[in-house]
Amino acid sequence: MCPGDKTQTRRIDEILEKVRASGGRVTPQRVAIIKAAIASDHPSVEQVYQAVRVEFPMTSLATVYKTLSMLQEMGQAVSLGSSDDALHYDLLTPDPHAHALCLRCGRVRDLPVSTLPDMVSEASEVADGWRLTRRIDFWGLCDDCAHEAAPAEDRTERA
Amino acid sequence: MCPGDKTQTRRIDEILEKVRASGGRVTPQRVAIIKAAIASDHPSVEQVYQAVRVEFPMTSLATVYKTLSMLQEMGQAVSLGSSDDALHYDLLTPDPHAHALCLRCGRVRDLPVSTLPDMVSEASEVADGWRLTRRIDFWGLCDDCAHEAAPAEDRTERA
DNA sequence: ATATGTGCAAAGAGTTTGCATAACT
DNA sequence: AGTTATGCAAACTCTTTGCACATAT
Repeated sequence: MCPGDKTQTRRIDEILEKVRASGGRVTPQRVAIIKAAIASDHPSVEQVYQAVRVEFPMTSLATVYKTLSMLQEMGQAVSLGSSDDALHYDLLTPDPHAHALCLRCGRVRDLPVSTLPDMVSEASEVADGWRLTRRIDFWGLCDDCAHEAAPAEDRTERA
Repeated sequence: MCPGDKTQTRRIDEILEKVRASGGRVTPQRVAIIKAAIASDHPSVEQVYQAVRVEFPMTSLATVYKTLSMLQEMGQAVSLGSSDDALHYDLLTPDPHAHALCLRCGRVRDLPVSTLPDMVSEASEVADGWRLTRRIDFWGLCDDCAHEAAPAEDRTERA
């Protein structure tokens, strides 16, 4: 049992509830997809697919795409482009927040930046009428890639 | 003659110089591609292609891809994913900086946020070993889309 | 002269879609 | 029962690649 499991379970139930409330059906595939997407951190569609196939080998990739896309339209998921050319999904925290994206391996993680509202305010001042949300993507190298890439020199400045 | 033309001309020369310095050749196609990419603001590959074709109808899309990709590898261009599923390029400012990306139409623009270093520092504190660059993408709605989308209510919070 | 770049068309990767079948409510 | 979801395969979009021909240096 890992820390966060209870939060995850609650979130799964919450999503299933929203699916029902919007007239959608709760199928085993959808449950498995939602579970898998929440269990791994900002997984790509392919990663969700692979995880689901362990339990339900008959699940199709198309269904994974359709389900995640539906959740995004319901406001229960956020899709993020990544440097690995794959769509990643965040089902745990659908409201706009900060992410870190690895330029090298495509990994994505949340960034609990407490000053996020201030950052958006400051950016809005020079945005000429653009209405910025609190979704901010910070690009860089994840801990693993940072070690492999440039132990000494900081060549990420041009990344 | 528009403001910024001199800056653009200088930047074009600078890039051509770097191409030569790295053993590359300066072809009419490359000049046209670089000019077009700098003249329009964070254009997609397709937009560069269309602009180039006005002057050089024989230029191929593959060459546009190859040229922009080469410039990115040389550190003279930055590619950005966008909500329109197309690669956009920034040739004017290759060093990491802040962008604003429109969730609706895919437009991209620079954001001259003076406190960018502070933002990255703060985000780094909660990034567990990730090495963040100064490339930050702010998501929102551009001025045009902001007007069309939600004059009254702010439904961008979930975007 | 020779290495490098271009254009075309084909191949790739990721994502979406149409439709017959299956299954939730 | 009747609507909704699934799975398969085909289609689509964006991007990359191979190779013969052209061209910058």
